[in-house]
Amino acid sequence: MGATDPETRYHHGDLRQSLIDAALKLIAEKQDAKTLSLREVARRVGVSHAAPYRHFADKEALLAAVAEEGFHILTRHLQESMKPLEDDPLGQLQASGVAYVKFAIAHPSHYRVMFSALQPNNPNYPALNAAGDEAFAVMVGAIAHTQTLGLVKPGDPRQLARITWSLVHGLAMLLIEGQLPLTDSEVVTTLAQQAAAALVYGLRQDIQGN
Amino acid sequence: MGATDPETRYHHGDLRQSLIDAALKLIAEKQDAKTLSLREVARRVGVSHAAPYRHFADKEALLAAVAEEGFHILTRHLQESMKPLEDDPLGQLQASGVAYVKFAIAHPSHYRVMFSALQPNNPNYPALNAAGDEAFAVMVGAIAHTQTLGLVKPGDPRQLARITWSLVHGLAMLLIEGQLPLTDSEVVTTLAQQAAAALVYGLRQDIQGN
DNA sequence: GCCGAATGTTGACGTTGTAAACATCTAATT
DNA sequence: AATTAGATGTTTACAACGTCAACATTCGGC
Repeated sequence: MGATDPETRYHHGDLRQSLIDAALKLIAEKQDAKTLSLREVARRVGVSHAAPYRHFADKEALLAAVAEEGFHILTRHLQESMKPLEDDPLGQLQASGVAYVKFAIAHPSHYRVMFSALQPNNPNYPALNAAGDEAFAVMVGAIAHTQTLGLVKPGDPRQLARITWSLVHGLAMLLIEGQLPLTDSEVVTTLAQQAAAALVYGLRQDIQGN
Repeated sequence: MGATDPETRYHHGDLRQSLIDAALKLIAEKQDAKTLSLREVARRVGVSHAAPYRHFADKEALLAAVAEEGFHILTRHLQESMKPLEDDPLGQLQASGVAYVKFAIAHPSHYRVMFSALQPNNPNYPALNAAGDEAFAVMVGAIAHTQTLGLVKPGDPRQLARITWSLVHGLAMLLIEGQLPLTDSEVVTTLAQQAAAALVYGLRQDIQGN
């Protein structure tokens, strides 16, 4: 029947994306990604408990899709944070670090799914891996840029990016897990800026050690 | 009956610790902490599936005990890494960072339970929180020590410790999650040393910014 | 208009976490 | 040494879950 009401149609129309959205909302409502129930997601969307299996091989595949979407959003945030500072590469590097942490704090559940719900480099999810690489590439590019201007010591930019990533990722994780006091957003920004500044100074090329 | 064979006794004798050990082994065998089944732990220990409830309120409480044990081990590792460098506080700081990452790599499953299996600061697990604080205190102490000698810029040592912790925690997480290439242990140590060195330089007090 | 493929539903199975009722052992008091 | 209360372990039961197989409905191309 041609009823336009999506609630009563046999075919949903865009079930795949609806499942991803519902999963994300449910994870955000509870604080926990691992207690997410596939049946509850289906219920929320108004579909039978087995319907998701037409779009995802299993529960993990749905989480992978959620994570992939998160990496795309993160990439966009990083890029936008760097835009207004195109004449200040070191500032760009620091700004992207702050933007990274801010993304994690703004979307903690999404961030958790991205990093602690499933192990990476899983060949079953090439799109997820590509999305993660894409975000990482933004950092590598920012560092490489500072290097060409002699602002940061030479060396494989990916190696330096790994260190940078470790710092912001660790900060983000500890913050959203509540291991660090997260009072107001100003304090967080300050902490992120301090951390980024410390690392940027440590990576300068005019220092003697290493 | 007084049979000395622990296998056939009605009372296990030390079931609580046996459950913790078995849980840890099972988590290590699979790579996954969240697929751990309480019933499987009980099976492994040779006890009925409801027996664990005499020692732990629920599955989460068992994981909390596993995590607590991990923090005690981590604290010991950190302290021992610093011992041979008592006349070199900056070296101690760097060494403890490397030791931190090495612990995580040596016991990835344990580390995962410690940080991503349950949310911290949960008042239900005061012993777990205390164990975490204990490990954090080692870092704070190391930083405070460098500050009293004027090797690191002044300021709340806990704030600087948070930044340091973020770096090592992020590095550890990315390494054990496979997000960073973990070829051999030398490469890892080098990366950890570079990261620690960069941060230590960034935290020096003779730099101008921040 | 027909028909195969895509999409959704129903029912089933084994596993899990957890509670309740029951059984057995340990230890302290007498 | 016998009793007995509490600690510890077992059995049974239930609802929820992930997933599969069989079936129903709808869509798109011929």
